[in-house]
Amino acid sequence: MPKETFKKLPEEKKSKIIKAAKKEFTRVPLEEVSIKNIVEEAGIARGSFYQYFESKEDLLGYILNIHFKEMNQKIQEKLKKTNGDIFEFFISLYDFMDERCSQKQEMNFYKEIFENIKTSQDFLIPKEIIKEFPDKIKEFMEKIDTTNLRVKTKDDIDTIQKILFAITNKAIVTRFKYKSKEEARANYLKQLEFLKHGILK
Amino acid sequence: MPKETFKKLPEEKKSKIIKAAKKEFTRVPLEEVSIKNIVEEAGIARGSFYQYFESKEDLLGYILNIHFKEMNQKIQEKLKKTNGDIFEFFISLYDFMDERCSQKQEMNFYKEIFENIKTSQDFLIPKEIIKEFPDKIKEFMEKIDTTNLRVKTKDDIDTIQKILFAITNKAIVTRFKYKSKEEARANYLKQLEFLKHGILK
DNA sequence: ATTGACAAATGACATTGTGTCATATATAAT
DNA sequence: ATTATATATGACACAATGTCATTTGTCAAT
Repeated sequence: MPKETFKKLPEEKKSKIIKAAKKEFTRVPLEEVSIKNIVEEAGIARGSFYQYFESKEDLLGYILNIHFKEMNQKIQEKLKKTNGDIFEFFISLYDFMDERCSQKQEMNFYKEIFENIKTSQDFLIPKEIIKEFPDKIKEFMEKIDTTNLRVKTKDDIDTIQKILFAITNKAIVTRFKYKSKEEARANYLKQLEFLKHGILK
Repeated sequence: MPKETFKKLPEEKKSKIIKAAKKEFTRVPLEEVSIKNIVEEAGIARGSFYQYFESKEDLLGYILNIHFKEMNQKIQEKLKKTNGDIFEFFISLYDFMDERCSQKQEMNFYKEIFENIKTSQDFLIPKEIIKEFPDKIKEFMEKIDTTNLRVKTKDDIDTIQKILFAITNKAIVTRFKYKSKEEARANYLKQLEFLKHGILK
């Protein structure tokens, strides 16, 4: 979480810093990100950075939050519309991320972020960065309609959820390796078809 | 690849370095690994490290290679025994990794390595580190028996392969988050059952 | 308008780790 | 014994980090 000092800053200065930061986050993975580069690009003093943020992770968390805070709401809407269809839910997750991340100016930023997502994370955005998300997911899952799913126990839903997250995360992360948005999406949907009806004859 | 100088070293010295390196790789993720710590722990001069290895990635690659060079062979054997059953293939991949990585002394080392595997990687071990692996996988895939799979085109097999890698990778990476080896494996197998027969009724 | 108290900005500083390289030492070859 | 070659070493220059004492700015109270 950025410090109070940063929040109080005039918009212009804030966006100058964010812009510089995005440039640097786009350049290299998080661990190689240089605070020196950011402050130089933004034209602020080294010490100022530490008045505003705890660390570069803190700064990244702030930037990602700006982009994703409305996701919860949009997805919840979608879930209502689709009467708890778990596949539609994941597709809207995919579509939301795709739309967000493939805007011209943001693309390379997210490409770099996604390139470095870890398999051990439950969802794309690290827990430490977006804290509310895991709870929201739990909520969503409780609203899932199980009537046409092959589930017997609560544990089955859990297993299905894991599968769908693994596949969806991977699909989003590899989104930019495809030639086109359409090709990537088609590939994701094809995978979902196999999940729906099984790989075996 | 380690340099010739390292290969010529007496076994004792080599293993002292490897031991020190493992300790450091166990402590923190790759990007935070300090060569300084390794050379101090191993009791060699800073300059010597660079006589032996290009970089810390080079060193890590060497260590992982020691552990995985026999994987190809074992899995190929298994594939023959199971007449190209794709599920058995992935299960043996899982079992091999599990067996390798849950040996008492190695566990924490792999726990740290797995924690930092990236979703964008095709398989657990980065291409840059184990170069031969992707080709081997391709070979294996060509031997897969498709008679009882719901595939029409070559592209279908590709999709199935992607799904199984995504699920298997995730299962291996999260292996250590489970209470027991058995629980983790049961969970993986349960996921595979859903993949076989589909999530929908 | 002046003061004073608090907030924000600054860049020099100590610290830490990096990779290199000239020199020293060991080993082998003649 | 001498020369050539390979290996080991740690001092060094460099780069980036996070801190902190000091300066500068802001604004409410008088």
